[in-house]
Amino acid sequence: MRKREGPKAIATKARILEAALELFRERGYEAATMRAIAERAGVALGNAYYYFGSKEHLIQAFYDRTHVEHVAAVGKRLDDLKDFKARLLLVMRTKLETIEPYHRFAGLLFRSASDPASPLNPFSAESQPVRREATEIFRNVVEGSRGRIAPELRTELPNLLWLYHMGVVLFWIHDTSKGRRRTWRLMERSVDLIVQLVGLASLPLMGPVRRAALGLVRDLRAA
Amino acid sequence: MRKREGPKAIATKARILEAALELFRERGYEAATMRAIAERAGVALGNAYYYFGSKEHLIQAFYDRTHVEHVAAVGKRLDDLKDFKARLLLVMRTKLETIEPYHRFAGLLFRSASDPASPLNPFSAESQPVRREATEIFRNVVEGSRGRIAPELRTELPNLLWLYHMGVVLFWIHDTSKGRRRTWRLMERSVDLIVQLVGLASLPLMGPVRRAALGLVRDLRAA
DNA sequence: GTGTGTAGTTGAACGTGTTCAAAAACAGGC
DNA sequence: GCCTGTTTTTGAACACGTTCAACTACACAC
Repeated sequence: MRKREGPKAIATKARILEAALELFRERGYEAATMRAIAERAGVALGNAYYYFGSKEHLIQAFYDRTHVEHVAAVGKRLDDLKDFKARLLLVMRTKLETIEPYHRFAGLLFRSASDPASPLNPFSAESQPVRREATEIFRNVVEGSRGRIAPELRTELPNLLWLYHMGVVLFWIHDTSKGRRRTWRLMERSVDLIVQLVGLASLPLMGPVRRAALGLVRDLRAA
Repeated sequence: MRKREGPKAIATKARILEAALELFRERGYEAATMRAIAERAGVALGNAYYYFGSKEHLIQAFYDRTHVEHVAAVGKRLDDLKDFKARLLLVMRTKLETIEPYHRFAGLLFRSASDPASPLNPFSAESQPVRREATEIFRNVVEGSRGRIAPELRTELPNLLWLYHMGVVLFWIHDTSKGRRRTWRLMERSVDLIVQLVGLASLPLMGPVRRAALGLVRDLRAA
């Protein structure tokens, strides 16, 4: 009960994960029971737990998956854009497109996502790797942007954008409008606002406020 | 199966709720099973469901309870303060003090709180009454404040403050530091920042940004 | 008092996620 | 080919939240 790395093990694990993601997509989270997942994977119930400590670990895997898809979908398209707003818009749009197929399932994702005890919680230790990687995209967005952005801001902004993007996803989950129109609208308007605010915050006059805000954010992150 | 209002019914319902809140406080949410709650209330398992449609409805009751306690704790103390910052600080401090005894239990509160399908979700229709009432406190905070606050801001600010306060509570839930020090620190710093921002946003120069921000917020609320 | 309908209560039963002791499959030395 | 230890797999069992058909207590008409 240590290894889980033999060729057979890897294959079994993959089968279970595929079965799970299929069922999540087809039926949503609740209806995709561990028994159904095991059955579709052609495996006994207990076996699923041998590879995934809990149902929530399956979600963690979903997390990883969509993140990888997101990165792939963004690909090299960022290289052509130098404008901060255009870059941020690209990343956010691509994000929404990537996760769209999983909308039915995602509700429960966030149920556990905000449980502090859950490994799925985006702030938990267990999801730090994904969080780091996800922040990486936004660091890329910021670093490739020309135009005035206060230097202190440049270091913290990626984290803020990640947080912002989590907020948009949270809204997306609740959004039942056709084609997720409301989320798109919200996203576009909020990107607009962010760009304005970043511009403002980069004015020399704003030193004190900027410092207060950044101090707060660092506090938050030290969690 | 319609009434639930006879004297006996009211007493039973109260017994169940008290038992639940006691167990939540003593053992946290998970350990307080419906069976344990029913047993402590001296009632059969099914009876608990006669009065509370689900375990989450018991949380809704907890919500109401702490809100009432919060309002009572604030009491008339707001009347003596005219400064926006002082008023906001009072309300936030009192909030943290009110909910402190329930910290162990509150984790799970927020687990369901962010499940879009849950009645407990603060954005759901079912919790609208509590939300309205909770916003009322912040409306009071704003209205009783002298000093420059842009008029358009005054109407929307209470909602924003409510949202802000939910954020602080979310942080509080995750906070395991002694005496919840980190939350207190964060709260005080963020109140400071908010006061600065409100001041800034009220400058005539900020018209466009203010409009963009307020438009966004109204979008958000139209959910 | 007896009957009748509603309010209130019961606990067995269901399906869920999860655990675990035992069985099976496998790997590698002899 | 067998033995031995480890990895992988099994399925029965557990505790949970929830449902529901049946039961009891009660109020009120007659």
